[in-house]
Amino acid sequence: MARQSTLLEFLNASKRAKRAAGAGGSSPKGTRDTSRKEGGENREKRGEDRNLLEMLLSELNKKRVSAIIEDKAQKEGRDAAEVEERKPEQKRLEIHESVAREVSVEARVEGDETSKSGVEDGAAQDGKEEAKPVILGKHVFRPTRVSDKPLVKRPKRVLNTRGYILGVYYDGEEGKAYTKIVDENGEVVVVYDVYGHKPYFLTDLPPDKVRSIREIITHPSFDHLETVERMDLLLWRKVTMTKIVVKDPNAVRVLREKVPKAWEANIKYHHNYIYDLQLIPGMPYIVEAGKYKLAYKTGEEEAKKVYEIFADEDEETRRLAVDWIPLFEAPPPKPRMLALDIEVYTPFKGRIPDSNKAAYPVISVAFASNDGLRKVMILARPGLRFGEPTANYPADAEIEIFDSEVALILETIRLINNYEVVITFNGDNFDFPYLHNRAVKLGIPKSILPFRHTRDYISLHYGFHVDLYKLFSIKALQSYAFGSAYKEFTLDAISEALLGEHKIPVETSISDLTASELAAYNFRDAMLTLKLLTFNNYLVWKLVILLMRISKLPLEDVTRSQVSAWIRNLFYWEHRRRGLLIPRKEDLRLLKGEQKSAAVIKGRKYAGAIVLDAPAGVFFNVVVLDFASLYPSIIKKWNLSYETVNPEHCPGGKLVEVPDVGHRVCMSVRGITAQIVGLLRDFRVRVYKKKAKDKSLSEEERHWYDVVQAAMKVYINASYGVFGAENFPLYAPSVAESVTAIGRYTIKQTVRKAADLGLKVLYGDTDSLFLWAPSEDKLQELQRFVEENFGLELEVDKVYRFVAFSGRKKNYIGVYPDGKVEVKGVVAKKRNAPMFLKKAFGEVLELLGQASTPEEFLVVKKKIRDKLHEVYKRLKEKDFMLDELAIHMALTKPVNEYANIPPHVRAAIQLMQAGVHVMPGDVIVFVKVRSKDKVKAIQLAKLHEVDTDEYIKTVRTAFEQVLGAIGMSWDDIVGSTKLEAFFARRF
DNA sequence: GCGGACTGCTTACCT
DNA sequence: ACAGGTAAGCAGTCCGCG
Repeated sequence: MARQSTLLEFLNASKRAKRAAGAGGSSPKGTRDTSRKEGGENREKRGEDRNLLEMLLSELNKKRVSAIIEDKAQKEGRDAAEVEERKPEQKRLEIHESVAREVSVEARVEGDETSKSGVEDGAAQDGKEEAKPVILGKHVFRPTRVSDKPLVKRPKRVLNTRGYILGVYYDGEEGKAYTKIVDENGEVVVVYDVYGHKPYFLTDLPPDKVRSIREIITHPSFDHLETVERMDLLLWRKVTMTKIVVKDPNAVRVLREKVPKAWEANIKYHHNYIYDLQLIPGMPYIVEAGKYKLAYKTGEEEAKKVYEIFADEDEETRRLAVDWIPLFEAPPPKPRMLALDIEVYTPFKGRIPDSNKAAYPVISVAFASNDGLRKVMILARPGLRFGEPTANYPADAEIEIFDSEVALILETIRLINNYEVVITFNGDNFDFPYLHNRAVKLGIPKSILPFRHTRDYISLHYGFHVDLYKLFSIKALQSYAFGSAYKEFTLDAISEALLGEHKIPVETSISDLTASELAAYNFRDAMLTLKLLTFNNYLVWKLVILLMRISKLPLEDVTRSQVSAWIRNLFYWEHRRRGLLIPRKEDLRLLKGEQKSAAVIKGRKYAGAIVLDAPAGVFFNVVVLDFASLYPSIIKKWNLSYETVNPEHCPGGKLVEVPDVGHRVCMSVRGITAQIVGLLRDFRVRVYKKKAKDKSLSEEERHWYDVVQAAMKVYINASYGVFGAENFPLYAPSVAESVTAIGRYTIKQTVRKAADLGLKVLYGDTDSLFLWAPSEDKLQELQRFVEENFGLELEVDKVYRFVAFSGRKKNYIGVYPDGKVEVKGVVAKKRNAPMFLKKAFGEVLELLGQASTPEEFLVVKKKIRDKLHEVYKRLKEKDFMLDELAIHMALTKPVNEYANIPPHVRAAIQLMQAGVHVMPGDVIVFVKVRSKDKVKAIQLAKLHEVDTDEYIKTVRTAFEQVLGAIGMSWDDIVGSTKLEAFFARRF
């Protein structure tokens, strides 16, 4: 069969054809808009860049040919065999009827040189090279020119607008803070500060003392001094502070060292701006003459309702509750969003190209947007073939072939500039730096690039950049918002868990794919990236907006920082609102650092929760009770806050002592963290969990309220932990250990009461109690006891038909009345367990679910015995595939940083020696073999090397966790095998 | 020199 | 860089025994 022609060969042929027809390039117009005003940039430099760019574009327009491929065959219902037969170079070109005018060009197909007719001339008459698509086999090519749309786009600077504040930044050149807003037309605009706000920090030195510090007042950035009053919660009194105002945020870092004590000197300037203006990122605003007004008003009815719901709270808390309503009620913005993903050529298999060097071409860029753009742009290069479109081929996407990498990147820039929100997966560390560095390398002037590099991430001049890798890596989101559905932070794992979709598997290197495979692969990634932010009616986007509103952090910050940064910002903002001095970390450490409990685990700072001993055996009719959000409720009920625990001064003098650890808590004034955590908790329980289920609301509204309660949950669940985290600026060990101590006290007292009532407590962990066949009235009495004595809710969390306990803590199997099985902590369920084990375990669980009475257990036990028998036999006979035996384990750090060399690291070393690149986060897949290393990376192993005995040991430990519970033992099973074998031999 | 007891490191889980 | 508690596998060491 004839050799398939490559893309480049085809493109060159087209060019020759075009030249023959005299359709030359015209002068570019695409640069007209590049001179948009931008604060304070060097004009001359820009002029040079513009000339450079014009030359570049003019050159490109002369040379450039691009094309579109479409899945024409599919549309026309041709079968695969015919497609196979229609090799491009043997086939004729046709006009694509849906786009082009009805012009037959059959004549000019064979032999490109001769093939010219009126089509191109028609285009020339328009003064434009309009797209003239031609079909080539399955693909349609469309020669086009570099478009006229502006390459450089900067947000318009305005003083009056309406829209959502999504960003707050500092412009170093102009020395001003500015907000970035998606306005009501869906365009990004910026509003520069008109308040004359300047960076500052505080000191307790009086102004005259500060004036005597020459280094401060002679500093070029020094502006002036002010005297301000703040409430110091640590001392519980008003303090007079000197505000040292400067012209440049960097000066704060220098000058804070020149005073003995500095306050509020470790706050990023753009955050400080948010606090002082009391801005709420994510909310709609009206801006008039540069001044901000919230564009959402709570209805009187709604305000009244909430005020009544919080009737048991003090007046201040009730007002705060009403103030918070808009955060949860204002509708979210719906900007246009573009997801993009790039693919880069690399001659090295299995290695990610270095984005700093950007040494190899960008070979493909895929786009998917929420306004319907579906596009892949592919670079034609020597040897690149179309191949046949596979099952994954993106039939609905426009596929454009470029013969110039510069043109491809310019088009990418244009598209990035056309959207308000640009979504990537790992764009901060790969796609954007690669595009940037590659563009520079190819001579594209820096000034036209859309990327704005900040210290921590890559932003955009025009729109906002959301890097989903960063977003989904936020631990609190992973566990509290997505229920730990995904365990690895890869596009594939996250998509699988949340969308039920996968990346397209690639056997070889990306660089070896045909154009249609590359298009499919690349496009799928872009599509998954878009979907992750927009699936389920924009669930994740709505969540992000709510997280912004609660934390008061801008979009690009909130999607890139962990929960402690959100909570910190929320507290700082509330401090500023109330005129409170934000405490210094060292003062907190000094006053709140006292720890009275010892951790069970070495290396931890204080004692945590209690886990009751678990029995071994099967128990029917088990009711699981749990304390509704125990720790946040404790924080609220016990008024725990950094200023109320072991206070210097307790106005009102009402102190209570924390059991076990003996810290004293001031109850006569409201603790700030107790109030905020309590309010979020109560809002969630009393208002939004209910609204999320309210059938009188529309589905759209319920969806929104469900996201509202989920966002609150993230904050609530993380609220205790941050006070025990050393890096949290409000770190207060005495607060953290008070929470857990009260938790231990509460559960202990409840267990005691249960025993008094004659209830049988089987097990309990932190905030849960497993009761064996409790009577309804005693159960209610226990709940009443908890409510009356601790002010906490003890809820029925779940009811099991039976629970099989293995005798180990955090390890049991519960079976619901409907036969659904829930497995906790059992090794066979863990991520690293080999597949054959998981499968066998799943089958055993299914059998277990069949038992609904103790009698039925006898039957089930027999079945389980047979099943395990079979597994044992198959292992002995090595009747498994290698990958069924594979153990998966993640590297948490670079291989050379391990003190011990555990098996998975040994396997990783083997891979490195074989030339495979391994990084932290990589999951190493290995099998146990009979060799010196005892393990082998699966890529290097053979089935016959497998160490059967080791696997039998694994199976034994795994199943003993179940067998023990149901009165069986592994030895019985293996024993009977031996017995059987014994008899088999004899008779 | 061998093997069991022990400690520490590591991962994955539970709440 | 939100917390502590539990299980399990394995590396390495100590110590008693012969």
